[in-house]
Amino acid sequence: MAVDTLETRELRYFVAVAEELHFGRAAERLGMAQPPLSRAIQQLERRLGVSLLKRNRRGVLLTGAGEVLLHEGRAALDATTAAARRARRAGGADDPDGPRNRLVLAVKAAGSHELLRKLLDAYAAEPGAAEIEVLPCGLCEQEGLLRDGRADVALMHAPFNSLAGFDSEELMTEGQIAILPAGHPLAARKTLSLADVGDVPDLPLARWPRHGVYPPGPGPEIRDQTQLAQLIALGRTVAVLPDSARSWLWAEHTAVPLTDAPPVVTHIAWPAHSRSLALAGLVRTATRL
Amino acid sequence: MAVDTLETRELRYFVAVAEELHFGRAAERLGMAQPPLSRAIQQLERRLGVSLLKRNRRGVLLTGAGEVLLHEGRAALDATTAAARRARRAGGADDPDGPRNRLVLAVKAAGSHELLRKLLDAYAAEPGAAEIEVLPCGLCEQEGLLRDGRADVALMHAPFNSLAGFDSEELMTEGQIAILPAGHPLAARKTLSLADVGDVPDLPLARWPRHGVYPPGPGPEIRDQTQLAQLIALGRTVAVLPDSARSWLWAEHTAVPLTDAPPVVTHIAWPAHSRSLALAGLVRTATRL
DNA sequence: TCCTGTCATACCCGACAGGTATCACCGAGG
DNA sequence: CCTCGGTGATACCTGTCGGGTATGACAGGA
Repeated sequence: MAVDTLETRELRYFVAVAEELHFGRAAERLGMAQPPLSRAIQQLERRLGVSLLKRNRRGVLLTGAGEVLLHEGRAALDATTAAARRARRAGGADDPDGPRNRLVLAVKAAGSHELLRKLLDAYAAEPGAAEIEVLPCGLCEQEGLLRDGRADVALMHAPFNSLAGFDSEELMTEGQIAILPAGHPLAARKTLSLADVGDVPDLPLARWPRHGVYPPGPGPEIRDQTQLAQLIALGRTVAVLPDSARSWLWAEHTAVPLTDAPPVVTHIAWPAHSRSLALAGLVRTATRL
Repeated sequence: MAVDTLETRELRYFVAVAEELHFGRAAERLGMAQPPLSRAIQQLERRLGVSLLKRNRRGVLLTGAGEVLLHEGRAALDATTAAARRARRAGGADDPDGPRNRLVLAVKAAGSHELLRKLLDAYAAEPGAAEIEVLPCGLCEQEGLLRDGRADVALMHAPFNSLAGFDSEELMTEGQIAILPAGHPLAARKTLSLADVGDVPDLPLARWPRHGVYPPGPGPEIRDQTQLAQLIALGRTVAVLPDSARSWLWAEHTAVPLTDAPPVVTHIAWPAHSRSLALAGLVRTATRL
């Protein structure tokens, strides 16, 4: 095989080992025995002509080349499964030709509900509109869903989501608000600054996962919006959220505008170089809202 | 194998058949016999559960799903070979750890020579600068070079290059000029409009390939800058180019500014989500020029 | 020192990728 | 109408290699 041609299988194996940093666990994850995995990685290193792992007697470490291959390999694996998924979706229909008119739209579960409703309504009214499957997802998952083909298009929120590597159009800009327990002294203020809410000893800022990990801090770790709403109502935490979060406020909540929080920009984003007509129509509808 | 896992080999085979639309020729291009190729494609269609090709007795045609898989598959293959190439480059050095300090910079052969020189000089003066390998390329090749890992970073020129799918920073904006034979009547004008140069019967606009194909038109097909310079000097054609093309004008040439041509913006672009420190340093230097 | 946990090596086997030969089909000519 | 050329599909064989089991080599901790 050519020296710069990798098989998907080899990449899968290497990524597993690089993530586990342990041949045994990686083999288990891959559903195979450890020796053939060791051999496959050795063959890979030989073919590439570089050492990817430093075998220490206590597990393994990545070399510089290994870091690069882990990073680029993940992207390549995503692109490969995206190709399979999108091809399958395009041809899942009964009729032999003409791509299946269906789009998977990834949206943050509790984000921009108003906008989403308007978009779906407006697009459904278009002649020849495709069927839109709405895929609710966690807080920062849209990027992964687009990359590995589980979704075709997503609503993203800068600066929380990264738009790098995607095409996108800006849809909406909104300010941010602090959501406080109604009885808290700060809730009486007309406006607040980030410094005000970030520095309240009895009301630590809630934290939610960014790209899978929680940022450090004293506040509670949040998994979903209901949990957050409850903790705020109980006077245990405060949250900074886009203005559209007002739509789900409880009676025990008070929203106060933040003067110096960065604005949140909602984009519609899709894989660069997409050629789907249905997608183009959806984007056109979205930008005209 | 999982239903949405494709092997690189399968993708290579399918892309070859989809491009040739002919099993025999595709097999020849792949260096194998036709029957195993037919079988591999059939297995692929069975596993994906979709029909990718319509077998007509006179060759084959792509189905909708086939079109999608061709497009996404090319991207996936590019990402895979990019992973291999970049890993190889990162570890090519003798020392076992630390990524190899080397970047491949793709530049359009005759484009922005001034800017390139300034960039290379400024970056070389930085402490701990990586070695920069300059990879000269054709007019629209930068995108492919970045995508398949032959280059790490590129100088691109909007609106000629598409920045979709890359991260980039703007470096320079310049107007465009018409380059005419010195003796031509239009060469006496102070300024020109696109309509002026696009509609001269005795001086058809030169054409060069965009993404591999020449746009239609009466003008001569250009392959390199020397050829273009000669044809202009001979009074056979006129060209519209960025202002920096003045640096290679001949005595027989006259440059006239265009009032209504879109400005050309030079960007430095790199694959989204790159994590190379050397690249970050180069970009920082470039934006400070 | 032994024991434990790690990755590498040795060896075997079955699956499957790929080759050759051939078929089935259809369109173009005579 | 028949034949012929050119297409992709089928049948069948073979060698390679991916994967399994058993075991080795080696370092660190008790």
